[in-house]
Amino acid sequence: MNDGSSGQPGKARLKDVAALAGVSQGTASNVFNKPDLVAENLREQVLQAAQKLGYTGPQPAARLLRSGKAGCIALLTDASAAYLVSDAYGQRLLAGAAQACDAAGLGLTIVGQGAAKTASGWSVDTAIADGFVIYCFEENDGIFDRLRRRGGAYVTVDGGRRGGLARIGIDEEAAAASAMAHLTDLGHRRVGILTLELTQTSPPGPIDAAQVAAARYRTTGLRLRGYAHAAALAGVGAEDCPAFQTRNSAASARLGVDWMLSLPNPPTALACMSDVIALAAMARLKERGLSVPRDISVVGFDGIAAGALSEPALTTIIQPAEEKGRAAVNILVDGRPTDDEILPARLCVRASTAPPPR
Amino acid sequence: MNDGSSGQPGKARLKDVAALAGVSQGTASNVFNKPDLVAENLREQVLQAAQKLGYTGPQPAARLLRSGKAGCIALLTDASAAYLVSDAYGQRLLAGAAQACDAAGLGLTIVGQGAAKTASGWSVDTAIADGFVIYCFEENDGIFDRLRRRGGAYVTVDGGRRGGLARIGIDEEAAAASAMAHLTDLGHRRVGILTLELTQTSPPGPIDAAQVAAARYRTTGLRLRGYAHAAALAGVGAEDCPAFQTRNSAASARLGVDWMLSLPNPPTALACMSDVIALAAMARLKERGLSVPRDISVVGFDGIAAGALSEPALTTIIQPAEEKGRAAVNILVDGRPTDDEILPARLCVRASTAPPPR
DNA sequence: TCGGTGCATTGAATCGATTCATTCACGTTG
DNA sequence: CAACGTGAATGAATCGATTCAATGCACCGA
Repeated sequence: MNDGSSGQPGKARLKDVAALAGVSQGTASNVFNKPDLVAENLREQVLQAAQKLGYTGPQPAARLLRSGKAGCIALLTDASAAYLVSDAYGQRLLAGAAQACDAAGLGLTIVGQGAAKTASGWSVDTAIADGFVIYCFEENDGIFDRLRRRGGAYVTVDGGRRGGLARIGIDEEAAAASAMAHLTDLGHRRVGILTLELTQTSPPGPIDAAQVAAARYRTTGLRLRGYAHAAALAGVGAEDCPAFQTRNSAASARLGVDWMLSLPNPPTALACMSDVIALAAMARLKERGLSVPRDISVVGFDGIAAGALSEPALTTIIQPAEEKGRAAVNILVDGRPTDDEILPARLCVRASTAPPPR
Repeated sequence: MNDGSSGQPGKARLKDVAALAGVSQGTASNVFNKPDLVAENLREQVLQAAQKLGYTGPQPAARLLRSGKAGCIALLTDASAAYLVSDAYGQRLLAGAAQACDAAGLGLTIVGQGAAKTASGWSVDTAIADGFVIYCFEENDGIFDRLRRRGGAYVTVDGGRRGGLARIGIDEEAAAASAMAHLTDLGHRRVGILTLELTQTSPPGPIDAAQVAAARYRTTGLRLRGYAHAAALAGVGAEDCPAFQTRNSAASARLGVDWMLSLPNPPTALACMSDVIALAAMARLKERGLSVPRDISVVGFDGIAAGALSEPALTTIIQPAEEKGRAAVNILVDGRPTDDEILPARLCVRASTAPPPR
């Protein structure tokens, strides 16, 4: 029905273009994909035919089926996409990934795990992408098997290595240890720990050693070990490091602060597993009439921009979040498996830490 | 080669599953897509066969070709993806869109226009998505035609309506006018304007009336008109509203402030077209030894979170950025064209504005 | 008992391009 | 002059599912 110049737009197929140009479909395809394989005059002819028919180029879906190139990288998280976009650390990660995608001419698809729950849900199995960046999945999440079976290339950020092209991260344990060591060096002997989630579903609240041992989020477990190790080295026992699990939200951080302060012998310092937690904790501390760092010290983790601007400025572990995103995408673009990339993180001492009150 | 339980993973196709289960391919397809159309026992049989073969579900690419459902929404911007992710307003927009996508079980693909420049670049023509959210394109960008030809559903955010399902925005002109009116109500007679880009490529610097008239970014032009209109209403002429074009970056905002202060008769207030600009301007003003709002008032635009936390807290126009993102995605998901959605924006008076020094 | 009704299942056509083994034409070289 | 090599163009097979008209079957009421 669409032969010749029937004029209805949006309906022309490569076949029609080829016919109008008087060449084979294969040649027409080459014009759009490998132009240098086609003689100039023919190429021109095909392009003109395309123009006349209003053909804008190969349809992505069909091209994808045959060639397998989707033209985008997917970032999978077990949180929701909205969380990733709203969280300061997630934003940095995303910014780095976006930058690398821009450079490579690729799109960046964000997929929240929450999506998978919908009936027609989008997930690892249905996502269309040339490669996957997996961010923050529980250690033994089935996603890795599914990804492998599906045949997708993937890279893990801040997670364990389970197959895949590479694992990008920092030395979590050492980084956490340096935060704790900074505190004990200042003389603190009781350090409250405001930790991130141990598993995907655990609720906010105080946690004990058994729960710590059963942590399923890799980074959380490692950092906890780092804290404990450095504390022990300074002669500070686990009983002097009460821990409270937050959800990386201001609300749960406030809960944590209140709990710490309600202890018979409250800590003189707080080690927080994210800057978001640390900032919220400082705000709560101020509300409760405490002065940071005079009455109580606070150290964060991540190095988000807001931490440098807060009052007092936050002492924290600065980690190269943008670089992680960039590295992950670049490895995927390259396609070759590499060694794990352990990026540098460092303690940045600002104004929120000081010796304990005597 | 893959008949029976040959065991090699990742290679099973629906056809194989159907064969092993002893049903037609059509039925097997239904098991995965419309399970209630298939009798329980058959369904079970197919599922088991799939399991045995390590079949994880229909391959997205093939499904897409036939059904046309990609399972994701694309957010197109003429800036880079990295910019969108890093900009405070962009983040809010993204957060809203992500939330709606989460709820609908869809992925969210961010596509920066920069990508199109690469040879194998991803762009409107090659993007795979069920719908497109177009954010911030110059008025007569060719993208709309291409999108229409390609047959994609799209919605415009903060842009003009050029086809598409809907246009989401605020009354830019009225919003800007209310910011300016607030300033003139306080008694300001000279108001510097720190504007966003007028076109995609224009450099930072002072601008004149001719350039303003030639603005190609719709929101910029409209807001400029709003400012001018409100100023005129208060008897403040264009000659008393020097304008400087920034790039929505701290660096260019500082340039703008310096230029304003170098004027023979510097303004007593600054109307900034984004909170990012306003915050950077306030910082620069402080560096130059000026006190806000005592020496000079500053009003922003957008209502990002940092504006409420700054010192002094920023007077600004709060616009429902998250809501815009959500609405855009929801309309796309719905698929029905609707009227334009003009969302409410309102002036929020905080501490950065005061009467001019006498 | 028989025609009719409704629902589950089948099977082939189809989506729109890419790919690759072949064919073809046209100099070049021995 | 024939054989050969080279590079461009062809055309059919293929990617892997979805869709839908046609079919078969069982059950119901008359």
